[in-house]
Amino acid sequence: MTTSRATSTRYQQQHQRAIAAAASVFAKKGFHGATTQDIANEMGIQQGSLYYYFDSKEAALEEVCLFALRDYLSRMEVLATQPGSITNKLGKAIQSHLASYRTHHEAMKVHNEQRLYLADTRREQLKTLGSRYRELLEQLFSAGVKDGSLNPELDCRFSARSLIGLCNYWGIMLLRDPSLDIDDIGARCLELTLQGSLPPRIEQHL
Amino acid sequence: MTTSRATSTRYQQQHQRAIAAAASVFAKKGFHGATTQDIANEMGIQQGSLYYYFDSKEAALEEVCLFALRDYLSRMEVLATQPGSITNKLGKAIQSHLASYRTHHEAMKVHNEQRLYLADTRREQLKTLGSRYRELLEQLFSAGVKDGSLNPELDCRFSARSLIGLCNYWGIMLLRDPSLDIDDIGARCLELTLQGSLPPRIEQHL
DNA sequence: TATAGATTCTATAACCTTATAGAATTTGAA
DNA sequence: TTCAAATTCTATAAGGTTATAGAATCTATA
Repeated sequence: MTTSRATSTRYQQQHQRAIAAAASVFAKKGFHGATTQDIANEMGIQQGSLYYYFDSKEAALEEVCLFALRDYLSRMEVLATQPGSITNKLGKAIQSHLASYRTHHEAMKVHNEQRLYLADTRREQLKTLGSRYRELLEQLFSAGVKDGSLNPELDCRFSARSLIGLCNYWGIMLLRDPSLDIDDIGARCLELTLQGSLPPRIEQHL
Repeated sequence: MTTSRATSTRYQQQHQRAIAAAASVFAKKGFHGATTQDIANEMGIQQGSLYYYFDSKEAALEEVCLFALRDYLSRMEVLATQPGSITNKLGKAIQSHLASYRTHHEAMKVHNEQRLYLADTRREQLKTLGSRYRELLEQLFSAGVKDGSLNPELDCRFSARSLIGLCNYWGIMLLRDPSLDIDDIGARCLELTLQGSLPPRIEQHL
């Protein structure tokens, strides 16, 4: 049995390390501000050796973004099919979104802030995954409107996007300030999304 | 009467053009992705001539950010002292925040996305202005809690930051997609901030 | 109009970056 | 152990970038 580059465990492990190193460096310095030397240093290899794992610096950025987005989307795909009330699912979606920032990687931040530096041809897959995520979240809101648990006047497209914007904002804050409590932030995001800021409703829907 | 570099109209005009050109280029390519050549091209001067207006590329970034933030903050300072209900003021604050994105410049985007590439010493003034803005917005929420028009349980610090995150998200969208209607987005942001997504309250506070 | 000062240009020093080629080394199966 | 493939290294081509110096040009006033 042969171990080709494609199936080698060593290759795959190092490839993952390369992605993580790139994510870390891109998150700190930005795509253009980071050098392949920085990434290699982070991995503990020589600059030239990096090209055994990436075709180019831009390919590295694409892989980092894809890595983040695949994980982020797969959590949502699972969530969407699970039973439960809409408000409950929205809470889980928020927690999951924030967890993506805390657990794995700086890759989420890189995806958010650097993906537009990719050439259009390289962004196609990212666009597909991103659209899919927004669609699933929008469907969650739509379902809530349909079953009466959310405001019938709601613009679900706007709501879904706003929630994404809100979670990305707090996700970045979580990265910058490790003292923030992820569950606390998640709970507040949910409350804001559902309740807004006005005094509580007479009949509580929570 | 002498016209020194400091008082020359020509200098001030070109200086403003330089800031605008830098804002445009930084917004498109990012700080590290943009070159001083790009900025000079945008202005229609030679690359070397740019240094008559900026001490360094980094100084240009600082000026762009300051330009954006000063305008953004001054609108808020005016708003805060004006009379009116809290919900009304919040609406105006949102409109003003979004208008900052539409009217002047890509400078807001640059401030949001690129300011962290500045050395700490260069960011001090920006930090001060940013803190002041957050403080004013937070005070708006606090006043609403105090006068009973907002939920007494509200975490005003969280609310103010969330609203900033929301407006920045939609501000970027406004830049990217000129077909979006700024007043419409503003109204929806206000409704989301006040009402959330649950069905309307029995007693309307709007 | 002559001229001092303001503005812009040209040319370049000094450096940094990406990506590649080919050599050296390591690894694992026979 | 041997050797072919996989992995890593070294060295470098080719090009790009910031910032500066000093010359050239423009402008407004005396």
